[in-house]
Amino acid sequence: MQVTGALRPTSAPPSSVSADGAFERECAKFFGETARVIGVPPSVGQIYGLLYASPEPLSFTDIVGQLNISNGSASQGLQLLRSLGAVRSLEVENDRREYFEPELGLRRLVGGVLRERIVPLATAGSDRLEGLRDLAERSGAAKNFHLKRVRQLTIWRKRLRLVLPVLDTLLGPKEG
Amino acid sequence: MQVTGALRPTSAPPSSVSADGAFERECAKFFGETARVIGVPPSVGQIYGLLYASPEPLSFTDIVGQLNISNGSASQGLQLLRSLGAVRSLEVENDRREYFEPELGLRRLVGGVLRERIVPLATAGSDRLEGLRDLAERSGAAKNFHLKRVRQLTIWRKRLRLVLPVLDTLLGPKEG
DNA sequence: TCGGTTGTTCATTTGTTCTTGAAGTTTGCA
DNA sequence: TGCAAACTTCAAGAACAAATGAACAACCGA
Repeated sequence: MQVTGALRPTSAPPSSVSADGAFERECAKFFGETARVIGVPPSVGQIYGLLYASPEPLSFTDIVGQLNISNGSASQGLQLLRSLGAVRSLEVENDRREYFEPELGLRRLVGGVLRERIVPLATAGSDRLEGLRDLAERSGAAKNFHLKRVRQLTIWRKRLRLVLPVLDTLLGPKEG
Repeated sequence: MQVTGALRPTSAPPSSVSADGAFERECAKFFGETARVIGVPPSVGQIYGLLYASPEPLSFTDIVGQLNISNGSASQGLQLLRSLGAVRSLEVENDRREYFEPELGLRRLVGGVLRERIVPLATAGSDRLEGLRDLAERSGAAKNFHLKRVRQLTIWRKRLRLVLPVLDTLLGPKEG
């Protein structure tokens, strides 16, 4: 990817940032705290929040500097965000640094989390269910009851699977 | 609530349990591991799993004994499960002990988690958004951009709120 | 009213997850 | 070729969450 707009040098924060960067900081905090809910580390939420609040793409160094986090956190955090499809990276001509901007489509964001975190779990759970069914077959007096429970688990699974695609369309257009 | 069926004494496990209780243990483990996904402690998932696998309601002491967890864990875990509406407690005549059985309606289960965990969070986030809007108003050159982002956050929130009721109906009947 | 059973509370311990920071790799530039 | 900037990796420590167990309250039957 390629960006044409002038990017300010890392050492000089963009003039378009509010005088004291209060909005950026609060936004990072907000996403940082919200992150926990979907099971991602606070620092990762903060990175997304900072990018979300920034009119211009930010470099690795910008992020480390503005959030006061370690290089390690930033590196790993950005990796996770990439894997979730929550950030995009841009290349700038004659600049070795990688720049980042946030993915803004809610549908894509949620989709990324579902794909990376929920779906694998559902798959693993599937094998697990088979194991339970085997055990139920080997049960004594409770065999029928246990099999009934396994069948119900199967039904739950089906319903939950049904929900995912519906969620997807409910979250609006891929963009925005 | 009142149960009429004969409940075995705590000291003697029900004969209807499979010879070695393998199904019960695996079921507890399964729910214990799944619990993490929705943000509840493993021990709490295990309790639900054990109840789920048990043909008869279980007492506090049964649970502590079969799962090898401390009284404290069991007590707190059962409290959480009650608050989520994931277990019901039964009284037995001439028995001071409290007996527990699992809620089996997927819709109720999910509903409980949404109500106790997601909804409060959404409410708190609402105030948070107002704070962000104020900060955006005070921003300098980036004011318009920041206001745009706040508006988008508002839209996201609306969409997410829309999803909850739909989820509810998608999860089937209140029972089962 | 005494002693045992049922269950709760909470400070402490245990265990897990997150973050850090130092060491290392790659790239570009002088 | 050497040096500095831009990252990455990973072992170790800090921060956080969960489980324990001991002390306590409530109830019940003898």
